[in-house]
Amino acid sequence: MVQVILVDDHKVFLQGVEALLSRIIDFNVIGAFTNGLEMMRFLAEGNIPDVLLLDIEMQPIGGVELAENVLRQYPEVNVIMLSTYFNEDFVQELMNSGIKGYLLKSTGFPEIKAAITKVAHGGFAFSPEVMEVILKGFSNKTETKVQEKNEFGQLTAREVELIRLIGEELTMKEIAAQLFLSEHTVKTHRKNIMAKMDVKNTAGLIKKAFILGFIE
Amino acid sequence: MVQVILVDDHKVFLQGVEALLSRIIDFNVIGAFTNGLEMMRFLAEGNIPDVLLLDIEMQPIGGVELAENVLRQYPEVNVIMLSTYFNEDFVQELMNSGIKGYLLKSTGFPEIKAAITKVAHGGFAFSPEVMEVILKGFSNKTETKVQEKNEFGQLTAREVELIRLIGEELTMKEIAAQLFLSEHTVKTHRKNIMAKMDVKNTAGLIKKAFILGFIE
DNA sequence: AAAGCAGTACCACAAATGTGGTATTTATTA
DNA sequence: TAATAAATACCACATTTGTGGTACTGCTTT
Repeated sequence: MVQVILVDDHKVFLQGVEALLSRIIDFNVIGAFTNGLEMMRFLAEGNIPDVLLLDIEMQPIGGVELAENVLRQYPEVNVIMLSTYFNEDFVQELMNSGIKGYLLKSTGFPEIKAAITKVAHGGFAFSPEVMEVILKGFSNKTETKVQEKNEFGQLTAREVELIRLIGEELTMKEIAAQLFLSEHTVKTHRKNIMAKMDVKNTAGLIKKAFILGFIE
Repeated sequence: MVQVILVDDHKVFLQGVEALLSRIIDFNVIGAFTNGLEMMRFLAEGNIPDVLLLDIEMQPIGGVELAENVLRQYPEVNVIMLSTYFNEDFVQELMNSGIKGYLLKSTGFPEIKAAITKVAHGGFAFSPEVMEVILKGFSNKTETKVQEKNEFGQLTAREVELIRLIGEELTMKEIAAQLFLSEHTVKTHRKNIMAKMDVKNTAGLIKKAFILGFIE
């Protein structure tokens, strides 16, 4: 019997998947949450699942952040990330943090079912699109040891804050005023953000921020 | 017996909702598609539903475009839009095009069920957040007859094309080169886009384009 | 035939973003 | 404690974006 917990802020999605999973005799959905904090509380009460299905695009706490927290405290949990989009930079980072799967929401239910079974038994499960990138990443890493910079270093809290404000259509000047910072500082932050995200301009920044769930 | 068709490119979502709806004796899901064109083909074959549930954020054809097409050809179909986000400009426009409901995906299944029943019997169904804006819009309209400009005039095909390219991180110069246009023209387009979308800068443009499903 | 829209193109100036640096302070962690 | 990361701040210059206009053409629609 595989104990499963679901987290997704799309309530209909959550209920739909729950309904589908509940029909399967091997699975037991012990929790379904639209909110990461509630899920954390549930875990703290001793309800530890075999498999945790986490949506990436959530507010205010994104799935990635949640996954990292959960795995720090309960490394035995098998985490599968669910996402609408597919972001390359992410995969690398998530792999290191110990997740067992990354599925796109365009995936059908049978695949999700198979994925849960797989990871519950120590396996991995990635959508084909994701798998491709992982393999590509591998060969990149082994062949070219030089390029070590573009690792998408984790964004800091401050940087994420900036991203949100940029998303609110504020200019650097306005952000500086709002945060009581020098305009220079704010510009430096944005520069660093763009480097970390590997984007060329504001358009790219906002687009990626959206995909990563920093703005909504 | 209410005949229902679902369209959503999140396959799991689609299958989940389908599973939930199928359990209800009053509903008959006659079609579920991840693709708007397939759905149109299905309608053309004479499969006309009472209620059509349409996701807004789809590629390459967005739900809004689909809704307009469907309603032009089959005005008797009751269309409910589903969306992750909630966009004010949209609601006004959609209301005019004849849709019967607009629900957020954060809505629970019971509400969706109720909404389907309502619209199938000639009613309307909007999420509370949406309803609020509709009412606000009403009072705005009746009180201030002056301001008639900010109606979010429909974006043209060319404009949408530009939006996509801006989303690809291209500058105006690069876009001009790619489309064999003068840089002036491209700038004019962007200016018009920003006015129509009612945004202040690139950040706002991309954000709204994302919400409206123009870029992915 | 006149009006309106979509697409094209131009101008000039103001404001903001983007590039490529350096540097200090304060925590945190190896 | 030495090294690192995060947050702060500065400079100069190049490029792009944003504002506020005008105007011509071709195609629909009234």
